Amino acid sequence: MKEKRTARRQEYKDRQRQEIMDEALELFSARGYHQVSMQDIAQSAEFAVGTLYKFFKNKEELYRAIILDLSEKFGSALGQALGQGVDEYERLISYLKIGGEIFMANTQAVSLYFVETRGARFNLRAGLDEEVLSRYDQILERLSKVFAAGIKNGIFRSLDPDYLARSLDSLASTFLFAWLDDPQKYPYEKSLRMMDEIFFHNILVADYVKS
Amino acid sequence: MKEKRTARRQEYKDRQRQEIMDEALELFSARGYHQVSMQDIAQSAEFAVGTLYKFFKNKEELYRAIILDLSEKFGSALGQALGQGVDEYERLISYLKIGGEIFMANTQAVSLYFVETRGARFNLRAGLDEEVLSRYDQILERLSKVFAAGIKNGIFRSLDPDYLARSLDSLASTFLFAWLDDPQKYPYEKSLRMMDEIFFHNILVADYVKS
Amino acid sequence: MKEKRTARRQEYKDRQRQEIMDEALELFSARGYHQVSMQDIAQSAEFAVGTLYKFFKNKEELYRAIILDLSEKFGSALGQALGQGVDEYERLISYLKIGGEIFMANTQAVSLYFVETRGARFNLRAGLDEEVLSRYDQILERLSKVFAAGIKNGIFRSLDPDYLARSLDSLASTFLFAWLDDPQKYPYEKSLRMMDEIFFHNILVADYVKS
Amino acid sequence: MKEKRTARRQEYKDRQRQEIMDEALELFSARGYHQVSMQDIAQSAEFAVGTLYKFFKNKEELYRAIILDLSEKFGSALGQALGQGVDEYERLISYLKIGGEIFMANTQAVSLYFVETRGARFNLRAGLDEEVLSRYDQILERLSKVFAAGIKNGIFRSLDPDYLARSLDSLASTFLFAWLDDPQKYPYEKSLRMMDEIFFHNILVADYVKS
DNA sequence: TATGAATGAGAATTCATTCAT
DNA sequence: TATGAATGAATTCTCATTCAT
Repeated sequence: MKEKRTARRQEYKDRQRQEIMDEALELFSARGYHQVSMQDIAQSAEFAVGTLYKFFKNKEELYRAIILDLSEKFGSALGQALGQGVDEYERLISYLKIGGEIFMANTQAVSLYFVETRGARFNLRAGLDEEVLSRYDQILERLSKVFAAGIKNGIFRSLDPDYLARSLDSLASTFLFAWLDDPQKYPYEKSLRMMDEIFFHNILVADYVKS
Repeated sequence: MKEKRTARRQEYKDRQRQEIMDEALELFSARGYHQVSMQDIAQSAEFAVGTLYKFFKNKEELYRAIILDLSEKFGSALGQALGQGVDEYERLISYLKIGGEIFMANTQAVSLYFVETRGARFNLRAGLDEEVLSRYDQILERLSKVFAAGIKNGIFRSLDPDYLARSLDSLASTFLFAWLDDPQKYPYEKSLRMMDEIFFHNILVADYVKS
Repeated sequence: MKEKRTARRQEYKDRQRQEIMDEALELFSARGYHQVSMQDIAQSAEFAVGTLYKFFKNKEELYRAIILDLSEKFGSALGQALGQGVDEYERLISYLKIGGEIFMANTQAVSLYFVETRGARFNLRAGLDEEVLSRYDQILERLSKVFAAGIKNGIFRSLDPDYLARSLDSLASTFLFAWLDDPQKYPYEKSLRMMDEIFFHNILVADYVKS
Repeated sequence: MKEKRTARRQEYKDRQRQEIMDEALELFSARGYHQVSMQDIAQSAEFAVGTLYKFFKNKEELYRAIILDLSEKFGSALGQALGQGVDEYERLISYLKIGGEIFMANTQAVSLYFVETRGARFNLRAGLDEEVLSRYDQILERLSKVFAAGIKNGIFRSLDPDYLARSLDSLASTFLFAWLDDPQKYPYEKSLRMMDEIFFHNILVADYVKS
């Protein structure tokens, strides 16, 4: 019984923690890390500043938690996506589709995430992102393995899988940002078709038959 | 004679201005805009703080000047690169080669610049970068035109040139950042070869003969 | 009960606000606006600098609040004074007496206030004082009306009431400043007598009988 | 001959000094002491900043020099005015007329001067003005003596001459500032007439015959 | 002698963090 | 346990003053 109460309390705390992170994410992605004060976050989340510090050691930690959370969510979703499909090509297509959906459904979160995974690699708050970066590298790793498998299974041309992984990911995010800039001009369905033409058309072996 | 003196003084001032910008660039790209104080810059550049304000109205202006300077340098170098070569394929190769050289010779500068052209598009200091972004868009525009010309001249397959431009640029910078992370593993010559395999192999018409 | 707490807290805040203003008034009137830093005020009031900014948006606002406060206090006291007495002469005497008392009890405050109402009219921080000046003009207006009434009632000679108002006010403050300079030499009782001789002796109609 | 050259040089320097002071006066009275930088003055006067420091030890000194200069000019003009007229009444009228003329011809200068002689007595840059104040006191002293003489000569009622002096001066400046505020409403000729009515009508003995 | 570039102390203001209630 | 008032270090920017040319 005591346990149950503790569990309920824990759950309650988790919800509070999440609320803070959600509110902070909104503010950070709208205005940037330095343009958002702890007061701002406290106000938005309807907590006292002091309470924020009960959940997060400091501002940096809160930021890190958000980014980590995002990278986990995105990472696992993309990981799962890579498991779906009868062959490697379909898995990659699933990756592109689900990745696109996540991206387009979480544009604000995603912008923060991308600032960290791309830009941050060499700039802002270096060190904060070790973990985030490694998670991103894991995704690339998994992508890479799919390409390797595809090559082994004879449906992809024999090219360095790591390069293939980076290429595909790079194209996808480029087109998604283009969509972010101008959704009319760069609808993601078209981007998917273009990736087929530009990338897969060349990577798939000649006699591959799309299902 | 008076003129000569004024000219010499101007030159001296320009050199000072450049020194400040160089030092600031180093600091900004190492630690990020907000983590660098004007005191820091002054100290590094061996000037008094007040002197910085003789050259730049405020910190933002100094930052902007640096970014603008970079975008001009890179923009014009890449623009020129695109003019070199007997056909469109060669022009793009020239673009990739010269772009790579600039990137690798100015890694710190390039990181700042890329944070602006990529990351900044959806977040930090929006407005500051209008000019930088438009310059980046110009480059894409020019790339795009080269593809269009190549298609017209029958050496490229008929695909949307805008997508082709974004794809190529995306691949190039992805591989360059990979090089930045691990130069041993991702030497740029290999990246160039990979782009040939992954991208051009598919884009060039079958009977194109490389010179 | 919640209300009571809020009320008490509000009261506490008001007291703090007043403390800051009192301390700042002391410093401003002793050394002048620009010679007093926010640090100085914080130190004197035994608060942290940040706390000052909880109560006043910035230094200017703090200054303005002080001046406005003074002008309200003085204005209403003088206004009330003008309501006391059976006829217009007595009202003016009440004005002079109460005005003198306020002045002598708040010399430091008064000096700041006068710098604003006199000096400020043509120079410093124009615009800040709109409100203060209009309040001063209101007092002159009311004085003027008392003179007009006295003329109508036949106890004052028929002279321009506006000039009379300005004259009386001018004499009173001149003598009060003389007192400030040398209280021994210019006791205010003597000044009151002198104003009777120099001013009222001439303004009152011949057959007026002082009560 | 050497002397002549020295004299000429001295004259030249004096002229430069005066130019600086003129320009500074303009700026100070337009914007106030703290809102004018030495750079501003140097630019307006078309000298280098360093040159200003050849003539004045520091900013404060320059300001002091200007005020002193004004107080000398005004003081001597008023002093002279007090010497003109066949009797004491006429001398005072001359004082009022010439004082008014100076005031109205030098409004910008006069505002600075008045801030110093009136307000400054208890506020801004106390200590700076010792000399200015003593000069102002001298004028009051001389005015006072004129009243004393008038009393002795039987043309003024026997009242404390010091109070009379302060009263007259107070009325005059009050009306002049009223004119500054609204020249249409408070033309100085009317003010002179009012001073006759309000002040002299009462001070002059009954059988005094105006010439 | 005049210049004006360079200096750096000093001021206003912000905001992450603490801690008494 | 949650609060939010209070703190004060840190930051940006200005401007009086100096001094090498």
